[in-house]
Amino acid sequence: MGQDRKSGKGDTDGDAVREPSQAERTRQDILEVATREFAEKGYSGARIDEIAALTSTTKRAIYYHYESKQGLFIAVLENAYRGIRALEATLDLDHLEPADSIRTLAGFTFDYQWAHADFVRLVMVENIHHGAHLEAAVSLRNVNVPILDAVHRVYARGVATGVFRPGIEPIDIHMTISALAFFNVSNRFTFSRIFDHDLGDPAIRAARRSVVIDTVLRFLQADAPAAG
Amino acid sequence: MGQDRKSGKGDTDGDAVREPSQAERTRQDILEVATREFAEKGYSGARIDEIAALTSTTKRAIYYHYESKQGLFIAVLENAYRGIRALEATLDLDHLEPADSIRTLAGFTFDYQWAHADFVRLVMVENIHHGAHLEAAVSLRNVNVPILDAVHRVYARGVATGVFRPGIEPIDIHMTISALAFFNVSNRFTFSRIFDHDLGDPAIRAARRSVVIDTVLRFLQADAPAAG
DNA sequence: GTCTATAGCTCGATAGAC
DNA sequence: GTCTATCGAGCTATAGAC
Repeated sequence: MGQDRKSGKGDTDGDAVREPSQAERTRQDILEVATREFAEKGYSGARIDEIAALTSTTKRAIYYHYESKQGLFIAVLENAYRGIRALEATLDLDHLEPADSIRTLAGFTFDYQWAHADFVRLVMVENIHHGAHLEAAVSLRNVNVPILDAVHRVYARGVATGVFRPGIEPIDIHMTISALAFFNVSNRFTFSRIFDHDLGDPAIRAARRSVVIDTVLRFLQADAPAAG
Repeated sequence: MGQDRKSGKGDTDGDAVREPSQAERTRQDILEVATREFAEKGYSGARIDEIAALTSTTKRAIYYHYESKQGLFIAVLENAYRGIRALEATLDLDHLEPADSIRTLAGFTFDYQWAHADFVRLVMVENIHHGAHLEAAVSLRNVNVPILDAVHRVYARGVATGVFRPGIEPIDIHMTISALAFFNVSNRFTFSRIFDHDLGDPAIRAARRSVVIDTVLRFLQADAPAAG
């Protein structure tokens, strides 16, 4: 039952974007289900059996394709990082007014992380485990560095035109944006419950979004010359 | 072996600060070990056997005193929140210049969260589990609300004297401080590894500390009147 | 100390494409 | 016949519970 493959070939086709092979579709299916499972339950709480049950394949296939629970988690993590960095790369921050670029980047980061809570939660899970799995994902440095370059270019333009104050490290800009966007998702449940302030509420989130953008801009803005 | 209790009584003594009973010491011992275990391995990764082995008691005693793994985790969480709020309460923010109060609070939060990574990690673990355990810890609202009041008073003083701009919600001030302090601990491993920028390095941490304080202050500061 | 359930993982075998 | 992708069943260790 269920022999829905198209052609038996399609293995080492070096040219155009071909239809994914059955194996590729299986791997993708596993990856998506595993992303949800790990993000929901954490690394130790995630169950390979549960992942298998929600897939169109079996547990045996998961071990065949990803070797181990660790191997699967690493693949999930890599995939998640690639997701945000790929979208960031489409932002075209170089052709906007510097302050608008920062507004765009901070707003995008805030929205993306909210919409992709799985990404945020996977990063939390990985940090709980001291970043041990990321060690095996060497390629990720190249995936993540471009965002620093982009921030650097925007910041340099802003300093040149006098709208940004000098002396700030690009990594501090990126970290501030990330921290403010991350917290809304990472601490959503504890914060909402403790302060009776639902971070999931659209109105509250919209207000927070402007505060975050505002905070980042004020951090960068050149001080107005004193009157008098 | 090991019958080091002082007296067989000491159970319901309602007056002064007495020496803790043997039972209290056992509970405290378990709590400390469990805090480390849950913070290190996450909720599902934590092993009651492991906690028992590092305690001076047995697994049986843990279930006697805390009923279940969940019960133990809730006790650990409550204890951790109480820790930071109790220290915050000693800051005496009402008698400093408003900007200095904010500097003190932001600096304290940054330092405390770094020094008590266990607290940060427990909060992460609880959020991974959608804040489910916090529901059982009703008393925590009263523990956490005072910090909002304190921020409100400082902010109001600052607006009155003209150093802070009006229109900001105290919860946004607290959230911004928390987010910026939290991130350094919560994302320490992924961030350090991905950007080759060790957040554990004392020099890097000190620099980040000033950036965080600076960011919070600039968020609050009244705009300088334009020259001209 | 002992029970029961279940975790991660492995083995043997299979069906179809070359 | 070999290589790839897959499956059902079962192994060993250890979890939480009492």
